[in-house]
Amino acid sequence: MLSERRLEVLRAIVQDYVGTEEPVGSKALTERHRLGVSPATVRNDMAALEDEGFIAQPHTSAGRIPTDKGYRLFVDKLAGVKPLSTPERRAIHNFLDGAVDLDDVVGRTVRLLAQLTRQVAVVQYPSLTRSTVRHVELLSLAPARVMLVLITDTGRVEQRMVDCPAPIGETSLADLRARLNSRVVGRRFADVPQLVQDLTESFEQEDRGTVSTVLATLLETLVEETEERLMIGGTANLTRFGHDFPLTIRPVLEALEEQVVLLKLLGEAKDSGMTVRIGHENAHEGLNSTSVVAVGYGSGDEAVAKLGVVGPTRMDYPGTMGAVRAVARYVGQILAES
Amino acid sequence: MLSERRLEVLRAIVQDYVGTEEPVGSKALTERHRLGVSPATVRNDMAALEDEGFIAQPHTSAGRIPTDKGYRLFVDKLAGVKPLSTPERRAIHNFLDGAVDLDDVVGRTVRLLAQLTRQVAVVQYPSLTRSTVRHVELLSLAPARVMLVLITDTGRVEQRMVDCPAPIGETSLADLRARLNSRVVGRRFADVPQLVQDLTESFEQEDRGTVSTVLATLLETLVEETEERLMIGGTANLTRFGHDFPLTIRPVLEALEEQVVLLKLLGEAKDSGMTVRIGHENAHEGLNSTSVVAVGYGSGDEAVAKLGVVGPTRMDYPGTMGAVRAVARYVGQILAES
DNA sequence: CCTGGCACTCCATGGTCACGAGTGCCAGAT
DNA sequence: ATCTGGCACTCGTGACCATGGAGTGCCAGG
Repeated sequence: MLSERRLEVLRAIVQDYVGTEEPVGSKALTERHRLGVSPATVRNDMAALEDEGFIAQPHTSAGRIPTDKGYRLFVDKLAGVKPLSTPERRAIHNFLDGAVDLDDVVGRTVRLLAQLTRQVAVVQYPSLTRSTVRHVELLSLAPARVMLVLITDTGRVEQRMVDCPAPIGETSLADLRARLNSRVVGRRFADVPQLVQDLTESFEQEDRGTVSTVLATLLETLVEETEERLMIGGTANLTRFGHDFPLTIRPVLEALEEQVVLLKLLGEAKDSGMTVRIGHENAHEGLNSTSVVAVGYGSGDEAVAKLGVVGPTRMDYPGTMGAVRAVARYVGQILAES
Repeated sequence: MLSERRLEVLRAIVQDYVGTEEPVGSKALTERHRLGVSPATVRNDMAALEDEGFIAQPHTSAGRIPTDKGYRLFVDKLAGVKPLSTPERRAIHNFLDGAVDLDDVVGRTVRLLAQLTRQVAVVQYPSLTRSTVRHVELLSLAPARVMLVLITDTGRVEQRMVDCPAPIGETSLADLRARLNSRVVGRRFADVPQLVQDLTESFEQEDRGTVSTVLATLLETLVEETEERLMIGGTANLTRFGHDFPLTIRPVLEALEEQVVLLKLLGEAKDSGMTVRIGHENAHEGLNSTSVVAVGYGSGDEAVAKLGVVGPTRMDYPGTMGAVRAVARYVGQILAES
């Protein structure tokens, strides 16, 4: 096992490297941190840390930089979550309080998180399957054309046009609307399929075609929109990665454009608590030199979606984790209120 | 005025530079283009073009590159709009035909355009003010809580929660819904304010507070959402800008993150026909080394929104313009059908 | 008005060299 | 057993310089 001081050396290396972006040597370390030992001793410790794979040197005779494994140890054992400062906390409140609808909440959250962490922010829209139904509305727009509107408890609204096989009267439509709502309101979207499966049969023969078409569209919407939507922002922060990174930024931007990749990324995060994935721990190749800090958020106890940031492995983990957690909590509150 | 051949030389310079990204010299020009004259002659022409400000040399004794003014002349006089190839055309249809709702249409359009032009694509959502009202729906979610849903002829849906000062009965709500719809359906959103202004008075005293709150929210929504939404994609293509551009890419990414900037950018484009803004013609500083190709699209004759691409001034103008125009036309068709 | 030739400019490339930061190791001190 | 100071060594960085080649402007002649 590593001695106390060696851990301290690792912590110092991570902190310095995160600050300076340059490999850190033994002498510089002893100067900036009160380790109480000489550079030579630190060198021995560094050699040990390197043997264990926590740090590496880019070239012989250069300083050391932390490896993914080193960051992992740092995050797990050495670093706490830095609480936000009061001004930052206030900024979150001010910024999020003005939101008018769900799109706006998500949009503001993304910008806020990007600004706070100075990294790329990713926010997932509240999932349909984990939300509950607040209301289902059916609007007759034309004789044989119905618009289906789904409203969730998190404020999300989905709508879909339905072309009916036959015209349907206002009365029947109102009937369908009422029955549908009485069955599903307050229930989770995931349960809707079972709840409506035998609904068609209770209608007159002439309306059954239309009813079943509407229901089919409803179920289809549930499936399609399970493939979640998300919003990203702060990509300009990628340019801070370092002056040498035109090559590194490319695959990251590409990965960020693929919603599928991002959704998988967030999906891999634990439902509760914070998840940090460092460098090669990310399955996607383009993100091998980035870390992802993600956390679930929700209007109640349960997470309805996730949000997080993507940044260089060399990031300020305590600060980033603090910001992500604080934002997630407050967004949860906002959703609960609306 | 410039002689015919000098224009030809300019065209050749633009084409070569767009292809190679390197300053083009007189010798290379005569080799790649059948100009029928010697390098020396071309040099004279180039000197003339430089005097007029159409081309410039990065350093003495290097080849020439077109200036913004040069590109302008090229676009206005020398270049046509390159029609798309049949496979490209088919790709557009295949890609856009599967869209299920407006979000999906816009999302697909952005990706398509980015892929086709290999540049950054920007697509504005159909504007509320220029669309017409298809339906206004009021849903009573709780005794004193109403959800307002606006549906446009372009498939756009906006919803907003309204907290009412007093509970309102289903009958009154149905009444309001009916009167509201009879006044505004088929009308342009821009005209809605006048159309509803005296509506409150026709209600019973007890409901007036609620009615006027609902109407106020409706008008507020119109105002807020006039500030249009848009979607961008293909930012990864920015990395193709050239290997030296980590400095140039930064302000562009920043500009792209500011919706306001982009909206202004698209707003400056003409309503009909294609608009090309080259380099410094763009007001925003971060976009001084980019060109914007934008065009309006709509479900009918009239543009309801705009879309375009942002790329380096050194772009393939004919091809880009062709792609932008083709995509805009087809999106218009899709919207008209839905 | 075009062309070939010529002298000139200047960027890009690549090699050499000195510098300095950093290392590993060892012998001696604690 | 552990820390420390010293020392030789490695290598990347930046400065400096020479070379080559692409491109230019200009001029005299067709």
